[in-house]
Amino acid sequence: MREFTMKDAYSFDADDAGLDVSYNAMFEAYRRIFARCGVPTVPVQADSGAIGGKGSQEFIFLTNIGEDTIILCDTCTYAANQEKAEFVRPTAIPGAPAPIEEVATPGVTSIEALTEFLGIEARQTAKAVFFMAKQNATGESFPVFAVVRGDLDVNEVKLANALGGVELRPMVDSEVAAYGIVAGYASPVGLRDDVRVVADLSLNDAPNLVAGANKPGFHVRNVNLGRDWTPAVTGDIASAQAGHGCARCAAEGRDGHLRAERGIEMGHVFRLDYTYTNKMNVAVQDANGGQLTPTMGCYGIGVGRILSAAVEAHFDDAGIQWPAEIAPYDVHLVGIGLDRDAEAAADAEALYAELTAAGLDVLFDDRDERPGVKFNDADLLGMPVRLTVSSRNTKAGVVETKARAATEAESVARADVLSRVQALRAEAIASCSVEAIERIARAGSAPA
RNA sequence: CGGGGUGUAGCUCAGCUUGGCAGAGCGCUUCGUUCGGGACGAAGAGGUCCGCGGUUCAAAUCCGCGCACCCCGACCA
Repeated sequence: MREFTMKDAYSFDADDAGLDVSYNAMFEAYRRIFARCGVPTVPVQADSGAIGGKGSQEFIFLTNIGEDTIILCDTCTYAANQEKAEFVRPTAIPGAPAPIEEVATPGVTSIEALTEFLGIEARQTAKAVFFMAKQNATGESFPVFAVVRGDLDVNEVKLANALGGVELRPMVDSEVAAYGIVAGYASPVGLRDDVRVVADLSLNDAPNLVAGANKPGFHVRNVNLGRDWTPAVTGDIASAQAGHGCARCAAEGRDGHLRAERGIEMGHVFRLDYTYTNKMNVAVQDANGGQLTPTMGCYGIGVGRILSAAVEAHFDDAGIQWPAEIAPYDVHLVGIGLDRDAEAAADAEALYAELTAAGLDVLFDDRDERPGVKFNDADLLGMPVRLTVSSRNTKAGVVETKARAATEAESVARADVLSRVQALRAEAIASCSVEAIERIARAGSAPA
Protein backbone atom coordinates (compact mmCIF):
# COMPACT_ATOMS: atom_id res chain seq x y z
CA MET A 1 0.00 0.00 0.00
CA ARG A 2 1.62 3.20 -1.15
CA GLU A 3 -0.93 5.52 0.46
CA PHE A 4 0.16 6.43 3.96
CA THR A 5 -2.53 7.95 6.17
CA MET A 6 -0.87 8.89 9.43
CA LYS A 7 -2.24 9.02 12.92
CA ASP A 8 -0.08 11.72 14.46
CA ALA A 9 0.54 12.64 18.06
CA TYR A 10 2.95 15.01 19.76
CA SER A 11 4.07 15.42 23.34
CA PHE A 12 5.46 18.49 25.07
CA ASP A 13 7.32 18.30 28.33
CA ALA A 14 9.17 20.67 30.59
CA ASP A 15 12.35 18.62 30.79
CA ASP A 16 14.15 15.48 29.65
CA ALA A 17 12.71 13.36 32.41
CA GLY A 18 9.22 14.36 31.31
CA LEU A 19 9.98 13.48 27.71
CA ASP A 20 11.22 10.08 28.85
CA VAL A 21 7.92 9.44 30.61
CA SER A 22 5.84 10.56 27.62
CA TYR A 23 8.00 8.73 25.11
CA ASN A 24 7.98 5.48 27.06
CA ALA A 25 4.24 5.66 27.64
CA MET A 26 3.68 6.15 23.91
CA PHE A 27 6.14 3.41 23.03
CA GLU A 28 4.34 0.91 25.27
CA ALA A 29 0.94 2.05 24.01
CA TYR A 30 2.07 1.46 20.44
CA ARG A 31 3.26 -2.05 21.26
CA ARG A 32 -0.18 -2.81 22.68
CA ILE A 33 -1.99 -1.21 19.74
CA PHE A 34 -0.13 -3.30 17.16
CA ALA A 35 -0.51 -6.45 19.21
CA ARG A 36 -4.26 -5.97 19.68
CA CYS A 37 -4.61 -5.38 15.95
CA GLY A 38 -2.85 -8.69 15.43
CA VAL A 39 -0.07 -7.04 13.42
CA PRO A 40 3.25 -8.64 14.31
CA THR A 41 5.71 -5.79 14.67
CA VAL A 42 9.24 -5.62 15.97
CA PRO A 43 10.42 -2.40 17.60
CA VAL A 44 13.71 -1.43 15.96
CA GLN A 45 16.29 1.29 16.48
CA ALA A 46 15.93 3.75 13.65
CA ASP A 47 17.73 6.64 12.09
CA SER A 48 15.90 9.88 12.81
CA GLY A 49 16.91 11.09 9.39
CA ALA A 50 15.36 14.25 8.05
CA ILE A 51 13.01 14.58 11.03
CA GLY A 52 15.91 15.20 13.39
CA GLY A 53 16.00 14.77 17.15
CA LYS A 54 17.64 12.41 19.59
CA GLY A 55 16.82 8.96 18.40
CA SER A 56 13.75 7.09 17.32
CA GLN A 57 12.26 3.64 17.09
CA GLU A 58 10.22 2.14 14.27
CA PHE A 59 7.61 -0.59 14.53
CA ILE A 60 8.35 -2.93 11.66
CA PHE A 61 6.13 -5.61 10.17
CA LEU A 62 8.51 -8.21 8.79
CA THR A 63 7.54 -9.38 5.32
CA ASN A 64 9.39 -10.36 2.17
CA ILE A 65 7.73 -7.58 0.20
CA GLY A 66 8.95 -4.90 2.61
CA GLU A 67 11.05 -2.00 1.36
CA ASP A 68 13.17 -1.54 4.48
CA THR A 69 16.02 -3.79 5.52
CA ILE A 70 16.00 -4.69 9.19
CA ILE A 71 18.91 -6.21 11.07
CA LEU A 72 17.99 -8.54 13.93
CA CYS A 73 20.13 -10.47 16.39
CA ASP A 74 19.46 -14.20 16.61
CA THR A 75 20.48 -14.28 20.24
CA CYS A 76 19.33 -11.11 21.99
CA THR A 77 16.43 -8.75 21.20
CA TYR A 78 18.56 -6.22 19.32
CA ALA A 79 16.86 -4.99 16.18
CA ALA A 80 17.69 -1.97 14.05
CA ASN A 81 17.21 -0.40 10.71
CA GLN A 82 20.11 -1.17 8.41
CA GLU A 83 20.87 2.58 8.32
CA LYS A 84 21.33 2.48 12.07
CA ALA A 85 22.45 -1.06 12.94
CA GLU A 86 25.71 -1.39 14.80
CA PHE A 87 27.75 -4.52 14.25
CA VAL A 88 31.04 -6.18 14.99
CA ARG A 89 33.26 -6.09 11.94
CA PRO A 90 34.93 -9.33 10.86
CA THR A 91 38.56 -9.23 11.97
CA ALA A 92 41.29 -8.23 9.56
CA ILE A 93 44.35 -10.33 8.75
CA PRO A 94 47.11 -9.07 11.07
CA GLY A 95 50.67 -8.32 9.98
CA ALA A 96 53.48 -5.81 10.19
CA PRO A 97 53.20 -2.95 7.69
CA ALA A 98 55.11 -3.84 4.52
CA PRO A 99 56.51 -1.46 1.92
CA ILE A 100 53.96 -0.14 -0.54
CA GLU A 101 54.17 -1.84 -3.92
CA GLU A 102 52.48 -1.15 -7.24
CA VAL A 103 50.90 -4.03 -9.14
CA ALA A 104 49.52 -4.09 -12.67
CA THR A 105 45.82 -5.04 -12.75
CA PRO A 106 44.63 -4.41 -16.27
CA GLY A 107 40.85 -4.40 -16.62
CA VAL A 108 40.34 -5.18 -12.93
CA THR A 109 37.94 -2.52 -11.70
CA SER A 110 35.79 -4.20 -9.07
CA ILE A 111 36.51 -5.73 -5.68
CA GLU A 112 35.30 -9.10 -6.91
CA ALA A 113 37.61 -9.05 -9.91
CA LEU A 114 40.48 -7.79 -7.77
CA THR A 115 40.22 -10.61 -5.23
CA GLU A 116 40.07 -13.14 -8.03
CA PHE A 117 42.97 -11.60 -9.93
CA LEU A 118 45.30 -11.39 -6.94
CA GLY A 119 44.00 -14.46 -5.10
CA ILE A 120 43.17 -12.54 -1.94
CA GLU A 121 40.15 -12.05 0.27
CA ALA A 122 37.79 -9.08 0.06
CA ARG A 123 38.77 -8.02 3.60
CA GLN A 124 42.34 -7.49 2.33
CA THR A 125 41.22 -4.68 0.05
CA ALA A 126 40.00 -1.12 0.43
CA LYS A 127 36.85 -0.06 -1.38
CA ALA A 128 36.24 3.55 -2.34
CA VAL A 129 32.96 5.30 -3.15
CA PHE A 130 32.68 9.00 -4.01
CA PHE A 131 29.89 11.46 -3.43
CA MET A 132 29.08 15.12 -3.58
CA ALA A 133 27.90 16.36 -0.20
CA LYS A 134 25.78 19.41 0.49
CA GLN A 135 25.84 20.86 3.98
CA ASN A 136 22.21 21.31 4.97
CA ALA A 137 22.87 24.28 7.21
CA THR A 138 25.19 26.32 4.98
CA GLY A 139 24.41 24.99 1.52
CA GLU A 140 28.14 24.47 1.01
CA SER A 141 28.98 21.69 -1.41
CA PHE A 142 32.09 19.52 -1.20
CA PRO A 143 33.45 16.20 -2.51
CA VAL A 144 33.53 13.12 -0.27
CA PHE A 145 35.71 10.06 -0.68
CA ALA A 146 34.39 7.23 1.47
CA VAL A 147 36.58 4.22 2.17
CA VAL A 148 35.46 0.90 3.65
CA ARG A 149 37.18 -2.44 3.79
CA GLY A 150 36.44 -4.49 0.68
CA ASP A 151 34.19 -6.99 2.45
CA LEU A 152 31.78 -4.22 3.50
CA ASP A 153 29.48 -1.73 1.80
CA VAL A 154 29.22 2.00 2.32
CA ASN A 155 25.96 3.02 3.98
CA GLU A 156 24.94 6.44 2.71
CA VAL A 157 22.84 7.35 5.72
CA LYS A 158 25.62 6.48 8.14
CA LEU A 159 28.08 8.38 5.98
CA ALA A 160 25.84 11.45 5.94
CA ASN A 161 25.54 11.29 9.72
CA ALA A 162 29.31 10.89 10.14
CA LEU A 163 29.70 14.13 8.21
CA GLY A 164 27.31 15.91 10.55
CA GLY A 165 24.14 15.90 8.52
CA VAL A 166 24.73 16.39 4.84
CA GLU A 167 22.85 15.48 1.70
CA LEU A 168 24.73 13.02 -0.48
CA ARG A 169 24.54 12.10 -4.12
CA PRO A 170 26.89 10.00 -6.18
CA MET A 171 29.47 11.95 -8.17
CA VAL A 172 28.86 12.18 -11.89
CA ASP A 173 31.70 11.22 -14.24
CA SER A 174 32.73 14.81 -14.91
CA GLU A 175 33.11 15.46 -11.17
CA VAL A 176 35.07 12.27 -10.69
CA ALA A 177 37.50 13.42 -13.35
CA ALA A 178 37.61 17.00 -12.04
CA TYR A 179 38.81 15.83 -8.65
CA GLY A 180 41.51 13.65 -10.15
CA ILE A 181 39.88 10.37 -9.24
CA VAL A 182 40.25 7.36 -11.53
CA ALA A 183 37.08 5.26 -11.29
CA GLY A 184 37.84 1.57 -10.83
CA TYR A 185 41.35 2.38 -9.60
CA ALA A 186 40.51 5.02 -7.00
CA SER A 187 42.81 5.39 -4.05
CA PRO A 188 42.83 7.35 -0.81
CA VAL A 189 46.62 7.56 -1.16
CA GLY A 190 47.81 10.82 -2.69
CA LEU A 191 44.33 12.23 -3.04
CA ARG A 192 43.88 15.97 -3.52
CA ASP A 193 43.53 17.99 -0.31
CA ASP A 194 40.12 19.42 -1.17
CA VAL A 195 38.50 15.97 -1.19
CA ARG A 196 37.18 15.00 2.23
CA VAL A 197 38.21 11.43 3.04
CA VAL A 198 36.00 9.42 5.41
CA ALA A 199 37.21 6.06 6.69
CA ASP A 200 35.12 3.27 8.14
CA LEU A 201 36.05 1.73 11.49
CA SER A 202 36.94 -1.44 9.57
CA LEU A 203 40.09 0.27 8.28
CA ASN A 204 41.54 0.56 11.79
CA ASP A 205 43.95 -2.29 12.48
CA ALA A 206 43.62 -3.59 8.94
CA PRO A 207 47.19 -3.54 7.65
CA ASN A 208 48.56 -4.06 4.15
CA LEU A 209 45.40 -3.59 2.13
CA VAL A 210 45.20 -3.49 -1.64
CA ALA A 211 43.88 -0.20 -2.94
CA GLY A 212 43.70 1.52 -6.29
CA ALA A 213 46.79 3.27 -7.61
CA ASN A 214 44.66 6.11 -8.95
CA LYS A 215 45.86 5.40 -12.47
CA PRO A 216 44.22 3.10 -14.97
CA GLY A 217 45.35 -0.53 -14.83
CA PHE A 218 47.19 -0.44 -11.50
CA HIS A 219 46.56 -1.13 -7.83
CA VAL A 220 48.94 -0.83 -4.88
CA ARG A 221 49.61 -3.46 -2.22
CA ASN A 222 50.36 -2.84 1.46
CA VAL A 223 48.45 0.36 1.91
CA ASN A 224 48.33 1.31 5.59
CA LEU A 225 46.05 3.86 7.20
CA GLY A 226 48.05 6.43 9.13
CA ARG A 227 51.24 5.79 7.23
CA ASP A 228 50.05 6.20 3.65
CA TRP A 229 46.84 8.17 4.08
CA THR A 230 44.94 9.96 6.79
CA PRO A 231 41.15 10.34 6.78
CA ALA A 232 39.47 13.59 7.81
CA VAL A 233 36.81 11.59 9.60
CA THR A 234 36.72 8.04 10.92
CA GLY A 235 33.43 6.46 11.89
CA ASP A 236 30.80 3.78 11.36
CA ILE A 237 29.88 4.24 7.69
CA ALA A 238 29.36 0.60 6.65
CA SER A 239 26.15 -1.44 6.46
CA ALA A 240 25.57 -4.29 8.86
CA GLN A 241 24.89 -7.51 6.98
CA ALA A 242 23.60 -10.96 7.77
CA GLY A 243 26.25 -13.00 9.53
CA HIS A 244 28.01 -10.07 11.17
CA GLY A 245 28.44 -10.11 14.94
CA CYS A 246 25.87 -8.41 17.20
CA ALA A 247 27.42 -5.40 18.91
CA ARG A 248 25.17 -5.60 21.94
CA CYS A 249 25.92 -9.27 22.49
CA ALA A 250 29.65 -8.59 22.12
CA ALA A 251 29.46 -5.83 24.71
CA GLU A 252 27.72 -8.19 27.12
CA GLY A 253 30.04 -11.13 26.51
CA ARG A 254 27.78 -13.17 24.26
CA ASP A 255 28.31 -14.36 20.71
CA GLY A 256 25.20 -13.25 18.84
CA HIS A 257 24.93 -13.03 15.08
CA LEU A 258 22.82 -10.75 12.95
CA ARG A 259 20.34 -11.67 10.28
CA ALA A 260 18.65 -9.43 7.73
CA GLU A 261 14.93 -9.27 7.01
CA ARG A 262 12.69 -7.13 4.87
CA GLY A 263 9.98 -5.12 6.57
CA ILE A 264 7.35 -2.42 6.32
CA GLU A 265 7.22 0.53 8.69
CA MET A 266 3.94 0.54 10.62
CA GLY A 267 4.72 3.24 13.13
CA HIS A 268 7.51 5.47 14.29
CA VAL A 269 8.17 7.20 17.61
CA PHE A 270 10.73 10.03 17.88
CA ARG A 271 12.38 11.91 20.65
CA LEU A 272 12.38 15.24 18.86
CA ASP A 273 14.10 16.87 21.81
CA TYR A 274 14.40 20.64 21.44
CA THR A 275 14.98 20.51 17.68
CA TYR A 276 11.75 22.26 16.71
CA THR A 277 10.88 24.20 19.84
CA ASN A 278 14.24 25.94 19.61
CA LYS A 279 13.90 26.54 15.89
CA MET A 280 10.45 28.03 16.32
CA ASN A 281 11.17 29.86 19.57
CA VAL A 282 8.43 28.04 21.45
CA ALA A 283 8.18 29.23 25.05
CA VAL A 284 5.70 28.54 27.82
CA GLN A 285 5.45 29.80 31.37
CA ASP A 286 7.10 27.55 33.93
CA ALA A 287 6.07 26.88 37.52
CA ASN A 288 7.92 29.93 38.75
CA GLY A 289 6.49 32.33 36.21
CA GLY A 290 9.62 32.24 34.09
CA GLN A 291 10.09 31.19 30.47
CA LEU A 292 10.65 27.61 29.49
CA THR A 293 11.32 25.91 26.17
CA PRO A 294 9.48 22.56 26.06
CA THR A 295 10.94 19.32 24.72
CA MET A 296 8.96 17.34 22.17
CA GLY A 297 8.10 13.83 21.14
CA CYS A 298 6.45 12.82 17.88
CA TYR A 299 4.48 9.62 17.31
CA GLY A 300 2.88 8.26 14.14
CA ILE A 301 1.00 5.17 12.97
CA GLY A 302 0.35 4.25 9.34
CA VAL A 303 -3.34 3.58 9.79
CA GLY A 304 -4.11 2.14 6.38
CA ARG A 305 -1.19 -0.24 6.59
CA ILE A 306 -2.58 -1.86 9.72
CA LEU A 307 -5.46 -3.36 7.80
CA SER A 308 -3.37 -4.79 4.98
CA ALA A 309 -0.68 -6.02 7.37
CA ALA A 310 -3.25 -7.68 9.61
CA VAL A 311 -4.66 -9.56 6.64
CA GLU A 312 -1.17 -10.37 5.36
CA ALA A 313 -0.38 -11.92 8.71
CA HIS A 314 -3.66 -13.80 9.18
CA PHE A 315 -5.04 -15.78 6.30
CA ASP A 316 -5.24 -19.30 4.89
CA ASP A 317 -6.25 -20.90 1.61
CA ALA A 318 -9.91 -20.15 2.25
CA GLY A 319 -9.55 -16.47 3.05
CA ILE A 320 -9.01 -13.94 5.80
CA GLN A 321 -8.78 -14.72 9.51
CA TRP A 322 -9.49 -11.37 11.16
CA PRO A 323 -7.85 -10.63 14.49
CA ALA A 324 -10.75 -10.29 16.94
CA GLU A 325 -10.21 -6.63 17.84
CA ILE A 326 -10.37 -5.34 14.28
CA ALA A 327 -12.80 -7.81 12.71
CA PRO A 328 -15.66 -6.03 10.96
CA TYR A 329 -18.06 -8.33 12.83
CA ASP A 330 -17.63 -10.56 15.87
CA VAL A 331 -19.91 -13.31 14.63
CA HIS A 332 -20.90 -14.64 11.22
CA LEU A 333 -24.34 -16.20 11.65
CA VAL A 334 -25.10 -18.64 8.84
CA GLY A 335 -28.68 -19.72 8.32
CA ILE A 336 -29.19 -22.90 6.32
CA GLY A 337 -32.51 -23.52 4.58
CA LEU A 338 -34.35 -20.92 6.64
CA ASP A 339 -36.80 -20.24 3.82
CA ARG A 340 -37.98 -23.83 4.10
CA ASP A 341 -38.16 -24.12 7.88
CA ALA A 342 -40.04 -21.47 9.84
CA GLU A 343 -38.94 -22.90 13.16
CA ALA A 344 -35.24 -22.71 12.28
CA ALA A 345 -35.78 -19.23 10.86
CA ALA A 346 -37.31 -18.06 14.12
CA ASP A 347 -34.46 -19.70 16.01
CA ALA A 348 -31.90 -17.79 13.92
CA GLU A 349 -33.72 -14.49 14.37
CA ALA A 350 -33.87 -15.02 18.11
CA LEU A 351 -30.17 -15.86 18.27
CA TYR A 352 -29.32 -12.77 16.24
CA ALA A 353 -31.31 -10.63 18.67
CA GLU A 354 -29.72 -12.29 21.69
CA LEU A 355 -26.15 -11.81 20.46
CA THR A 356 -26.80 -8.25 19.38
CA ALA A 357 -28.35 -7.43 22.73
CA ALA A 358 -25.19 -8.79 24.37
CA GLY A 359 -23.19 -6.17 22.46
CA LEU A 360 -21.80 -8.40 19.71
CA ASP A 361 -21.68 -7.32 16.09
CA VAL A 362 -23.35 -10.04 14.05
CA LEU A 363 -23.27 -10.57 10.31
CA PHE A 364 -26.42 -12.58 9.53
CA ASP A 365 -26.31 -14.47 6.24
CA ASP A 366 -29.99 -15.10 5.52
CA ARG A 367 -29.54 -15.28 1.76
CA ASP A 368 -31.28 -18.02 -0.13
CA GLU A 369 -28.05 -19.73 -1.13
CA ARG A 370 -26.78 -23.25 -0.95
CA PRO A 371 -24.87 -24.18 2.21
CA GLY A 372 -21.55 -24.58 0.43
CA VAL A 373 -21.73 -21.07 -0.93
CA LYS A 374 -22.44 -19.66 2.52
CA PHE A 375 -19.69 -21.60 4.28
CA ASN A 376 -17.16 -20.60 1.68
CA ASP A 377 -18.19 -16.97 1.93
CA ALA A 378 -17.91 -17.13 5.70
CA ASP A 379 -14.36 -18.49 5.42
CA LEU A 380 -13.48 -15.85 2.84
CA LEU A 381 -14.77 -12.94 4.92
CA GLY A 382 -13.05 -14.39 7.98
CA MET A 383 -15.03 -13.26 11.01
CA PRO A 384 -13.59 -14.80 14.20
CA VAL A 385 -16.61 -17.00 15.01
CA ARG A 386 -19.10 -18.75 12.75
CA LEU A 387 -22.47 -19.96 13.97
CA THR A 388 -24.72 -22.23 11.93
CA VAL A 389 -28.48 -22.47 12.44
CA SER A 390 -30.40 -25.05 10.41
CA SER A 391 -33.45 -27.20 10.77
CA ARG A 392 -31.22 -30.13 11.71
CA ASN A 393 -29.56 -28.11 14.49
CA THR A 394 -32.76 -26.47 15.69
CA LYS A 395 -34.48 -29.83 16.00
CA ALA A 396 -31.57 -31.07 18.10
CA GLY A 397 -31.62 -27.90 20.20
CA VAL A 398 -28.07 -26.94 19.26
CA VAL A 399 -26.15 -24.36 17.26
CA GLU A 400 -23.00 -25.22 15.42
CA THR A 401 -20.03 -23.14 16.58
CA LYS A 402 -16.70 -22.78 14.86
CA ALA A 403 -13.80 -20.43 15.39
CA ARG A 404 -12.44 -19.30 12.02
CA ALA A 405 -9.03 -20.74 12.80
CA ALA A 406 -10.43 -24.07 14.03
CA THR A 407 -10.65 -27.07 11.73
CA GLU A 408 -13.71 -28.69 13.31
CA ALA A 409 -17.07 -27.23 14.30
CA GLU A 410 -18.70 -28.11 17.60
CA SER A 411 -22.36 -28.46 18.53
CA VAL A 412 -23.31 -26.24 21.46
CA ALA A 413 -26.59 -26.41 23.36
CA ARG A 414 -28.80 -23.49 22.38
CA ALA A 415 -28.77 -22.05 25.89
CA ASP A 416 -24.96 -22.03 26.04
CA VAL A 417 -24.28 -20.37 22.70
CA LEU A 418 -23.80 -16.82 23.99
CA SER A 419 -21.34 -17.82 26.69
CA ARG A 420 -19.48 -20.08 24.25
CA VAL A 421 -19.16 -17.23 21.74
CA GLN A 422 -17.92 -14.89 24.44
CA ALA A 423 -15.36 -17.47 25.54
CA LEU A 424 -14.09 -17.90 21.98
CA ARG A 425 -13.85 -14.14 21.63
CA ALA A 426 -11.93 -13.84 24.87
CA GLU A 427 -9.53 -16.54 23.66
CA ALA A 428 -8.99 -14.77 20.37
CA ILE A 429 -8.28 -11.47 22.09
CA ALA A 430 -5.89 -13.14 24.52
CA SER A 431 -3.96 -14.64 21.62
CA CYS A 432 -3.02 -11.10 20.60
CA SER A 433 -0.96 -10.25 23.67
CA VAL A 434 2.15 -8.14 23.21
CA GLU A 435 4.33 -11.10 24.14
CA ALA A 436 2.63 -13.51 21.72
CA ILE A 437 2.55 -11.10 18.81
CA GLU A 438 6.15 -9.95 19.16
CA ARG A 439 7.29 -13.55 19.39
CA ILE A 440 5.53 -14.21 16.08
CA ALA A 441 7.02 -11.03 14.66
CA ARG A 442 10.61 -11.93 15.46
CA ALA A 443 10.19 -15.48 14.20
CA GLY A 444 10.55 -14.29 10.64
CA SER A 445 9.00 -12.83 7.56
CA ALA A 446 5.44 -13.48 6.59
CA PRO A 447 5.07 -14.83 3.06
CA ALA A 448 4.86 -12.25 0.32
C1' C B 1 12.35 12.23 -13.70
C1' G B 2 13.74 7.76 -17.09
C1' G B 3 12.14 2.95 -19.25
C1' G B 4 8.28 -0.69 -20.07
C1' G B 5 3.13 -2.28 -19.93
C1' U B 6 -2.18 -1.91 -19.67
C1' G B 7 -7.10 0.50 -20.76
C1' U B 8 -13.02 -3.93 -24.40
C1' A B 9 -19.91 -6.19 -20.33
C1' G B 10 -20.57 -5.49 -13.03
C1' C B 11 -15.50 -8.58 -12.41
C1' U B 12 -11.24 -11.32 -14.80
C1' C B 13 -9.83 -11.10 -19.62
C1' A B 14 -9.67 -12.88 -25.21
C1' G B 15 -10.04 -10.38 -29.96
C1' C B 16 -5.51 -6.04 -32.28
C1' U B 17 -0.07 -9.21 -35.55
C1' U B 18 -2.97 -9.61 -41.12
C1' G B 19 -9.05 -3.61 -40.61
C1' G B 20 -14.85 -6.68 -42.42
C1' C B 21 -21.76 -8.21 -37.63
C1' A B 22 -18.72 -6.92 -30.18
C1' G B 23 -16.73 -12.10 -27.65
C1' A B 24 -15.71 -15.96 -23.38
C1' G B 25 -15.81 -17.35 -18.20
C1' C B 26 -17.77 -15.69 -13.74
C1' G B 27 -21.60 -12.51 -11.86
C1' C B 28 -26.81 -10.59 -12.72
C1' U B 29 -32.57 -11.34 -14.07
C1' U B 30 -36.68 -15.01 -14.81
C1' C B 31 -38.59 -20.14 -14.58
C1' G B 32 -37.99 -25.19 -13.05
C1' U B 33 -35.28 -28.99 -10.45
C1' U B 34 -31.83 -29.23 -6.31
C1' C B 35 -30.70 -28.06 -0.92
C1' G B 36 -24.79 -29.19 5.04
C1' G B 37 -18.72 -27.22 1.72
C1' G B 38 -18.48 -22.82 -4.45
C1' A B 39 -25.42 -27.50 -8.02
C1' C B 40 -28.01 -28.34 -12.90
C1' G B 41 -31.14 -27.16 -17.15
C1' A B 42 -33.70 -23.48 -20.09
C1' A B 43 -34.52 -18.48 -21.42
C1' G B 44 -32.77 -13.36 -20.97
C1' A B 45 -30.59 -8.50 -19.89
C1' G B 46 -26.05 -6.10 -20.16
C1' G B 47 -20.99 -2.09 -24.37
C1' U B 48 -19.06 5.78 -25.46
C1' C B 49 -14.04 -1.11 -27.10
C1' C B 50 -10.34 5.34 -22.01
C1' G B 51 -10.88 10.42 -24.80
C1' C B 52 -10.03 13.56 -29.16
C1' G B 53 -8.38 13.77 -34.09
C1' G B 54 -6.53 11.29 -38.64
C1' U B 55 -6.17 7.26 -42.65
C1' U B 56 -9.98 4.05 -45.05
C1' C B 57 -15.70 2.01 -48.67
C1' A B 58 -15.07 0.12 -43.60
C1' A B 59 -11.31 1.11 -37.23
C1' A B 60 -11.64 -2.28 -30.79
C1' U B 61 -7.76 -3.34 -34.61
C1' C B 62 -3.52 1.20 -38.29
C1' C B 63 -1.36 6.50 -37.26
C1' G B 64 -0.95 11.12 -34.04
C1' C B 65 -2.03 13.76 -29.52
C1' G B 66 -4.02 13.52 -24.65
C1' C B 67 -5.78 11.13 -19.96
C1' A B 68 -5.73 7.25 -16.25
C1' C B 69 -3.68 3.13 -13.86
C1' C B 70 0.30 -0.73 -13.09
C1' C B 71 5.51 -2.52 -13.03
C1' C B 72 10.86 -1.54 -13.14
C1' G B 73 14.77 2.04 -12.48
C1' A B 74 16.58 6.65 -10.69
C1' C B 75 22.46 3.55 -4.48
C1' C B 76 27.35 0.67 -3.92
C1' A B 77 32.93 2.41 -9.61
